[in-house]
Amino acid sequence: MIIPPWTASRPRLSESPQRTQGPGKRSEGSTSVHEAERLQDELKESVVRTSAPIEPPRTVTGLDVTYDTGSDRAVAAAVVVDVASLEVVEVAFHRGEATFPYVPGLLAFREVPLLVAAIERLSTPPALLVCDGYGLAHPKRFGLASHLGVVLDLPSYGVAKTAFVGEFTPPAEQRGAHADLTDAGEVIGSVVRTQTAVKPVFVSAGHRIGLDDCVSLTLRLSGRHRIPEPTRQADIESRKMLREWRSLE
DNA sequence: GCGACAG
DNA sequence: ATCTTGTCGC
Repeated sequence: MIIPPWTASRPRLSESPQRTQGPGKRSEGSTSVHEAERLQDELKESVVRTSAPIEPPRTVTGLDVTYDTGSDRAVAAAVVVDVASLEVVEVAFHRGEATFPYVPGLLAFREVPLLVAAIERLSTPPALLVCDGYGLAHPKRFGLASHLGVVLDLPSYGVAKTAFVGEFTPPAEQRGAHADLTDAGEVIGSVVRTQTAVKPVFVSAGHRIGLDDCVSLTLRLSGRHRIPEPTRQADIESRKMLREWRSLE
């Protein structure tokens, strides 16, 4: 298994930026956010963008992280789902502590370490990763899904619940309808209606997968819920595990 | 300068 | 993300 290259320079929580100051606006002294941005610029060069269709995977791995209130304790879950039946095949967890604060645009530095640890505990190697967040639809075109895909060199994409970057015209109300998410003149993702008359989700490619495949997979994986089963189950499982962890302490 | 800002 | 009750609807 690959060792994430940035683990050697984990920023300290004591250097967390305050709500009122954005990344890069802090006075000299700490370099955590700047360091992360530098690593981000370096890693993004490795993203593979493509429009070539992939062979439909038999299973996909959904990922999510649940945080403890107040502290930075967290549980990451990796859930393998069978694409044909939407049944959960395997679940793996990692209980740990987030070592980087939440900073818009730098979510990967907070969640990737936890997610990688959970993925490493799976008995079967993932074929495709589905993340809770964005991939190319990111200010630097390198969101969580892209970052994780590059670090593990696996195909990946993201499904976010709310808007972050880009513009779009709301897709039709029918399930399956979708509209381009554009920014600076390029299509960076798709706003997808996974259920009729339900708020759409934001889909974007992460690494080694085309947007069209991401959209069709998202629809195939969304049984009767807004959120596709892999990440939905990862959310449920990580919450459940955090509850258990709390109860026995 | 001001507001917005994945999870 | 998380803090929170009830409530409307399939």
